[in-house]
Amino acid sequence: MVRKTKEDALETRNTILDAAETVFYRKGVARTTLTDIAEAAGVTRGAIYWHFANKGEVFDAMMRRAIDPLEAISEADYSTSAQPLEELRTRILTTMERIDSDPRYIRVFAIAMHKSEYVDEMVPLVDQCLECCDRHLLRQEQAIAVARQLGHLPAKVDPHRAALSLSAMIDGLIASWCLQPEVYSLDLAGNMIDCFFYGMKNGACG
Amino acid sequence: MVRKTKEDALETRNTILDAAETVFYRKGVARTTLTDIAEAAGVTRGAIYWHFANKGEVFDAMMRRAIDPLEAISEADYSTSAQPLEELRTRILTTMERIDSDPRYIRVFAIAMHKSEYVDEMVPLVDQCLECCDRHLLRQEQAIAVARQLGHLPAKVDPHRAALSLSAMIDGLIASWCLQPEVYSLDLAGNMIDCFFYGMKNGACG
DNA sequence: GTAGAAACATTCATGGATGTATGTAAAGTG
DNA sequence: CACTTTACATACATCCATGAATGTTTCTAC
Repeated sequence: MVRKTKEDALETRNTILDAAETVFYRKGVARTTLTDIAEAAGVTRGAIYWHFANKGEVFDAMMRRAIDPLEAISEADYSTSAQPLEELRTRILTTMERIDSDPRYIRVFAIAMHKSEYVDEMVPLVDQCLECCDRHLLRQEQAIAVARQLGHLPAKVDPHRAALSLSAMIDGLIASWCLQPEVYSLDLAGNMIDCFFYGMKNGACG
Repeated sequence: MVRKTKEDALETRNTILDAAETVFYRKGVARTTLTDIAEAAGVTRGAIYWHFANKGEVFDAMMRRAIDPLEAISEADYSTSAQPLEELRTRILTTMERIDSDPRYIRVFAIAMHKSEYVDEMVPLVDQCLECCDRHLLRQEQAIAVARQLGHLPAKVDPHRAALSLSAMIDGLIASWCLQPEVYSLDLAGNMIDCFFYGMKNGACG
């Protein structure tokens, strides 16, 4: 059945991406064939090839659709912040709350982190997802640097190293979260960050 | 050229696993064909099919060869330890030093974490690798519980939750480490753990 | 109301990966 | 010294995913 209007076509496109999400999550990206996605979406491979050049582009579009709206939250400038660490903590937890609120995010992150292989043409695609985390978490360095200047942190703290640690912590938490959504919670994330910040403030870091 | 003795055959087997490591790391598990591995090893697919039933078994054997010797380090019983936290810290860092000492470990961990898809028949295989980390890091719960009993930690610390956090931290660190070996260092790992322990001791956790 | 383009469906040709079956040389066994 | 088994190499048949080519329907523009 041929969809005619622009809106109908866009709906078909979204249906295909929805199907890609569920099938990628179930079978992994590599083992998923365009036939699988087509069947799950209730269309033929022809429809997919009309909207996308190949599986890579389907993956890319699926990622972008999920990640782009998440990007906005991570926009921040801590240079004039009075309480940079508190603000950073809030912002991290807000982002994670957002992820938690929509199962779609867990699925997409799980696909990116555990159900796709970081090689060849997938590298730039997964990188986009990782860069999102990266950009968000690189602000940490700024926040920590500002906090140090304000005297909220001891001088010996190295913002770059501290941000790397924090970044790895969050990455690990999200990765574990995606594997076992029922085990990890937002509450735990807050605790981890608090512990780390407390240690930093009292000179256990750097 | 046919290898005759048992030792020769074992050498061939190891050559195949060596080749699998490098090719898996370069192309990812899914895109790697047995022909690729055979060419890299300087044998034919026939040799591989003699030693292994399929690609999955090659992957499994490669993992076991790398992980099994690592398992020994993580054996520990903290129930009678006088300084469980210090011992735990030392043991974690020793394991990571071991990983750091041999590039093979970085490669294998990178394959397991970033160059393979956690689906279908790969699930039990990768699980073996993850369970290794898990077993090692589940001892953390015991160590933390003992430390609490000894009064080294406040009573409000929940050993299970604390171990989950620590586990996620280490996982994230190793994952980041595998992606960017030049950025992350053992030194940083020690710092992270110190920060977390310091926060825990002073009631920022739980 | 007719031509063209959009939005798909269907069909076809191709390659390449897998598993198996068979061939073969050397080593072990009695 | 026969023969059997090990440890591979070579050859073959099958399947299946891809991409392109072509067919079909509906809307849109003039």
